[in-house]
Amino acid sequence: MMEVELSSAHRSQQDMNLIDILWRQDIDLGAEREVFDLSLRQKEDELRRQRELEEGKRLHLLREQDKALLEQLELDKETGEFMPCLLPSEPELPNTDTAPEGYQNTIFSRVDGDALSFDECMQLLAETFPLVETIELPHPPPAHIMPSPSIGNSRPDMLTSQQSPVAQNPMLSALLAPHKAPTAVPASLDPAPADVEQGWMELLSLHELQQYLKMQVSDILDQNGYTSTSMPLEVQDPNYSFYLPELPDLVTNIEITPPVPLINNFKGMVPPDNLNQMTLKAPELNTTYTTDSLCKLFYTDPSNTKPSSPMLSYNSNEGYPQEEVRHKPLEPSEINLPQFSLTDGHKTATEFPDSDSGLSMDNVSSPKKSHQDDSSMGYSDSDLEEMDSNRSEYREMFLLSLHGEEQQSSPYNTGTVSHLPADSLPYPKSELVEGNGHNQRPFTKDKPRRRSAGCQSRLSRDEQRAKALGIPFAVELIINLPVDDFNELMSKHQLNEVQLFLIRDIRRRGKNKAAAQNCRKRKMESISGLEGELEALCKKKAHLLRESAQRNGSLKELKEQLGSLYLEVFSRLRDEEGKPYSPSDYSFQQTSDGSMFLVPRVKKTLKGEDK
DNA sequence: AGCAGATGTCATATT
DNA sequence: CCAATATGACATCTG
Repeated sequence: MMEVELSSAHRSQQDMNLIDILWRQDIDLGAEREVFDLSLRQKEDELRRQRELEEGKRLHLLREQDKALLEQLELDKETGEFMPCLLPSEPELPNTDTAPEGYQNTIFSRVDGDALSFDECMQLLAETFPLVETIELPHPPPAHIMPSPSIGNSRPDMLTSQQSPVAQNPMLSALLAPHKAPTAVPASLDPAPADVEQGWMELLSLHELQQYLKMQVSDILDQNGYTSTSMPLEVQDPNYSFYLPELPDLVTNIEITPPVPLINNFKGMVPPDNLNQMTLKAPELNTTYTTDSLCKLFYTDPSNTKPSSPMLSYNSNEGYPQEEVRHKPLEPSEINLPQFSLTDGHKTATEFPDSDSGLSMDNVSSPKKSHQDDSSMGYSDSDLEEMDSNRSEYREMFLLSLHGEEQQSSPYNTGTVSHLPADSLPYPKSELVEGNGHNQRPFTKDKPRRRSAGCQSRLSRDEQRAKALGIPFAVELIINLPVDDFNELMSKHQLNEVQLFLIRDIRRRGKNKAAAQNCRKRKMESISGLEGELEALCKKKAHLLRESAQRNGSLKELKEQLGSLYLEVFSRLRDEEGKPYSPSDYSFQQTSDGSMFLVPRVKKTLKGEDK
């Protein structure tokens, strides 16, 4: 089977290598080299192991209880609840906690099959994901991230991965297994792996979808009561197998993984300690978790539906999560592939350049390394960079999602949401944003993506998302179709809620994008118009000023002429005695009838004084 | 590293 | 009142 059983030594070596590689990747995260120092890591690992052992003992009883309880439970397809069942108890697998390498904990207890259904499930998994390599934690958590014994911190969300109840939720199912719907996945869908991956990344980045997933998961958890379990993954790890038995039943519908992304998100959110624990405890299932798990999550193959191992191979805090995330997107590409090429983990990794997820194992082990490898495979530097950026983007995205889960999940957990028609679906973005101040920019997460998107001129993010969900319409069509035609189109095709939601979101965003472009265009036109107007007015002003100056000049000239004429007239006037009148003593006055009189100024002044 | 412009998206106002 | 559109604000990307 997919047993990821690698010799502990082998794993440790791999882990170390991975860690080393990852370190480079995470440098930008602020991680210091010391953190990755081999000796330090070894010491840390030892400490971690000890802690784990201690913890394992402490939790052993608790696990036992849980196991017993879970073993008794069977997922009811209809209700989505876990019902008591008579499944044979499965032997407890060796506790991986004791694994030599703390981060190797990922190797998990093996579920050898308790219930037949479980066996079948495992078989299917094996077939589907021949797999593979253990998902080894990339590297031991940095000292500062050392796992904390605290169990209480465990996040309920994490459980979801194991519980695959997600299938119950239509939304999740749809999202997870879009390809199932004939209409959903156009034959043309087999985009290059990179495209698909990006599409998935974009899709995952969708705040709304994330919210849905969150809600779904939380709902499921609530229903199952698992969420309530505050147990850390570690505790559960050993028992994960127990959860599995149920999977077979769910197979047709279920994708356990949905939580994965969410889980990944925890990276950022969850205290390093918890993360470590999580990674450590991941059940074997995880083996495929990387790409495969994601694929499963999103692309449930009817035939294969094997629940991907819920493995949350929570790869360490370091870069792995990102990588895993990246893998997810890749998986979709596989969908197109007739057969899941998962059989060969390496192969898959190679096939999907982006699949550098930590899980992908050896070659994938280190992001950077994988990148290089990928590059060798024909990927340009830009592509590689893109990948990196995507990774970081994912990280951010997941962080956000985490926030969302933690803080926002509750509001949407109503559970009814999932059942709401696409139309009625709340716009999580805005609402969530409001609800969660920090989440405020769900899309900010996306934005980082843009970088990558920018690099890839091929498809827009919405196009990628649409492709990822197997939406059989062109984005342009979705956006530009008249309302009536659009509604008609939607009604003609059977689309699941997630698809409808995405389509409407794409349409909304597309419309708004166009509106924004028009608005800016108009604004620019307005500005340019105003600028032209301003220029004309300036010209007019200058012209008027020139005219004014000219007229002033003319007026001045006329005044001068008039003055000289006035003086000339005075000079020709003579009084009775033949003496000339002085202009200073007399002035001309004209009457209404046009006749002119010579008025003495003195007299005039005197008159004024009299007044 | 910092800046300015372009762009996408959201929230809200307007039509 | 609702849906579509317009727009301001914000964040990010890009050169």
